[in-house]
Amino acid sequence: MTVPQPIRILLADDHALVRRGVRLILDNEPDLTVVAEAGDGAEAIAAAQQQPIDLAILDVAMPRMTGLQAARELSTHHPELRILMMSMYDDVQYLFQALRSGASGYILKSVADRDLVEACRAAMRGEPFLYPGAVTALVRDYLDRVRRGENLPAQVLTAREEEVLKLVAEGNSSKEIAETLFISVKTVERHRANMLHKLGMRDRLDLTRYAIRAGLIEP
Amino acid sequence: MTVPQPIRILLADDHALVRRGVRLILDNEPDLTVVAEAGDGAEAIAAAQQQPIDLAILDVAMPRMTGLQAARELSTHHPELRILMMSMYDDVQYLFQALRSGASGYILKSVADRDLVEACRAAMRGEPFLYPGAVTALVRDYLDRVRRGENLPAQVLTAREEEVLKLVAEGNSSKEIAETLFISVKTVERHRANMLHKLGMRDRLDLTRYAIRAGLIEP
DNA sequence: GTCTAAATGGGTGTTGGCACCTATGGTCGC
DNA sequence: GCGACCATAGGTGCCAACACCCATTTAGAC
Repeated sequence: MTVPQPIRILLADDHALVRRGVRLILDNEPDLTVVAEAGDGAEAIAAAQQQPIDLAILDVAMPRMTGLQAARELSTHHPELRILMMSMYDDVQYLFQALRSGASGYILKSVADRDLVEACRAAMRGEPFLYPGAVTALVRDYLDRVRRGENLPAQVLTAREEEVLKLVAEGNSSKEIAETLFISVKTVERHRANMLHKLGMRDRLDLTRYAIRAGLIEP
Repeated sequence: MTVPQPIRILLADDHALVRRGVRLILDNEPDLTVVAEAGDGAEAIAAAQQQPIDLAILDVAMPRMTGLQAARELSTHHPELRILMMSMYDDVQYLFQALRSGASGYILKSVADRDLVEACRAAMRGEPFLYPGAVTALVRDYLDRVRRGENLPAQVLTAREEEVLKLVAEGNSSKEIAETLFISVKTVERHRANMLHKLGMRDRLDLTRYAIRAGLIEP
C-alpha cells in the first residue's frame, strides 16, 4: 500500500482556541497535516502565497476579511486549491453562497470530528461534502452547471451594496450612512431596498442578521 | 510530590467540533479531565446532577438555554461548583453579566490553549482569570463586593423583558409580539423602551446584536 | 401597612424605514 | 451602437418605531 503525501492544510478561524482544537483533530490523521494557520481572510491569502497548500479550511465569519471573500480570492488565484467552508449556520442560502465563492465543501461546526476528517478527504477527491448529506445531489448538480459555464451571479450583492450593508448592520441611520459615503439619503435607501428585494427580506433587522452570519460585521 | 485528583470538568458548547477540540486540549493536561459534555444549557444542568463536577466551562451563546442562564441555575444549586464562561466577545458589559450570573472566570475564544488551561486552574483556586488580564483588579473588587453581600442587580433584564427581547430580536413587530404574548402593543413598546434605556441603546438593531451576543437567539 | 419594583395599558407626537414611482449618467459585453 | 446593469438621485405617502407623558394592579421587601 502506497503512502501518498499528506494533504497540506491551511486552517483559518478567528478563534485561536477553535484553531488549536481543530488542528489537534486533523493532525491526528496520518494523511492530513496543518501547515499554516490564519486568524482572518487576509492572513489566509498571505499564507497561501508563502507555501504550497492543498486544502484551505475557512471559517465563514471572520473579522476584516470574511471567509467568503477569501474564498473568492483564493479560488481565482489558486484554482487548484480546494476550499472547505466551515460555518455555524445550517442554511441552504449560505451553502450556495459558499459554493458560488468557490468552495467545494460546506461543513457545520456542529458536526462530529470524524465528519470533518471525511469532509477534508472528500474535498480533495473533488466530491462535495455537505451536512446534511441529503442535499448532496442538489449541490452536485449545481457544481456541474458551474463547470459547464452556465452563468450564475458571481455574488449576491454588489460591492457598493455590501458597503452599505455593513453600515446598516452596524446601526447607522440612512442619514449617517449618506454622510459617511458622501451620497444622498435617497441612494442609501435605494441600495437598502435593492438588498431587501434581492435577499427576500423584510427590514434592517433581517439585513443585520444576514451581515452577522456572513461575517461582514461582529455582533 | 502528591498527585491530587484531576479536576473534573463539564464542557458545554453547542458546536461538537469546538467541544472535541477543547476536550483534546484539556485532556492533554494531567490535572484536568473532561467527564461530561453538553450541547446546551439544559444538558449542562442535567449532566451536573448525574455526576460530581468540579468545574463547568460554559459557552455563553447556546441554543435553547444560554450559558448565562445555565450559570445562574448551576451556581444556585451547586454553590461549590466553579464556573468558567467562554465567550466570543471582548466586552466589559458581558464580562460583568457573566460574573453576576455566578461565573468565577471569563475567557475569550480567541485566547491561546495555554491560557484556557491556566484559566481552569485559576478558577479552581478561586482566582478570577480574565482576558485581558488588565481588568483583574476591577473584577476582584467586584467579586469581593458580591461576597460582602452588597446588593447588586441579580440580572440586567427581567424575565418578561428577556422574553420580549427574544421576539424583538427575531424580527417580530410590536403588534406581532403583542399577539404572541396576549398583551397590548403599548406594553410591548413599554418593555422595549425600558430595555433600550437600561442598556443605553438606540433601537431594535442594538437589541438584536445584544441578544445574539448573549446567546438568546441565533443570528 | 407602607414602599418599591414589575407588569400592565393608554395618549400624543416626531421621525425614520420602507414601498412605489420616476429619471440620468457610466460601463461593460455583444 | 444598444441593451443590461449599476450607482446615482428625487417625490410621495404610510406606518412602525421610539420619546415623553400618564395611571393601575400585583407582589415582595421592610
